[in-house]
Amino acid sequence: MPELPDVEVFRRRLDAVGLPAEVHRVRVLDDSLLRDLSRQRLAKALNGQALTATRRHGKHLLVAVKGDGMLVLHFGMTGSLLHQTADAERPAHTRVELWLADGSVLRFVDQRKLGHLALTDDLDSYVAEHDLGPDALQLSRAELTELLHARRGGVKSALMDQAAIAGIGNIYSDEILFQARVHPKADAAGMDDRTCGRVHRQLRRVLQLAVEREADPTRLPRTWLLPHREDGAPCPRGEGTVRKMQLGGRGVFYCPTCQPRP
DNA sequence: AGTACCACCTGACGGC
DNA sequence: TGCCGTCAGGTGGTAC
Repeated sequence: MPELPDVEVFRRRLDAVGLPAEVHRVRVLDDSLLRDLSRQRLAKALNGQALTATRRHGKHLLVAVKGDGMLVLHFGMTGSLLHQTADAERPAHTRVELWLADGSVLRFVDQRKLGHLALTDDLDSYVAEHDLGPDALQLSRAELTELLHARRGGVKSALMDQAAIAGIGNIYSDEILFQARVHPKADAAGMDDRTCGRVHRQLRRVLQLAVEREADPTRLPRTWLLPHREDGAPCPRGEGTVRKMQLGGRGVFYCPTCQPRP
């Protein structure tokens, strides 16, 4: 699930709790998301402390903790963040809970346990340590063009490379390229300025609209590729047929008619 | 530098 | 019904 739009939805959900919000107690139901962070360190960092502000960089959500430091949430493939009342039933696969002073609870749910939690001092050092590129929505057209021209290899790989651009994954890279009518394997460096401009425009449009619709696939336009990710499905533009190919072991969907090989 | 492949996890689905 | 392979919106390590 979680690419930039999903994580932005989680961020807004956390903001809507009403910050600052005091953490009454941390409850870890499954250690595996903590990785090298101990329960004790997490509890010490959060118990009795207030969450004061949220930031998002790419697919990472960072929450400032009063005093110092930030809590980092990464959602892997199946992670999500919920804010629930005390009497709400705990969803399956809930891994960590932050019980707040007002009696409500933030729940980190992650079926496949590929997400993780971490602590860091500040956003900039976290971004540097983890070699993350600029956030996808912060990139200007000129910056994106320069970045694409500096790469060897295909444009989809470039869009998905978190060290180049942070926030775009398999689903939304397919959508951006479908909307921009660019073949996923088009040579990034060989794309002319007009084409790069189209990718930039669609990158912003796709991600922003997805955020507006709360990254809910059922609320996204039927004309998008996203609801038609099936080999042989009719292209939602009406002409071609959606095809599936492999790239680095992942399924890539595109329309050969709309997105011809250059 | 880019790409392929495996590993980390769990669950859903289709075929037999 | 049960078993098995495959696949899933991510990422890190490794090898070419």
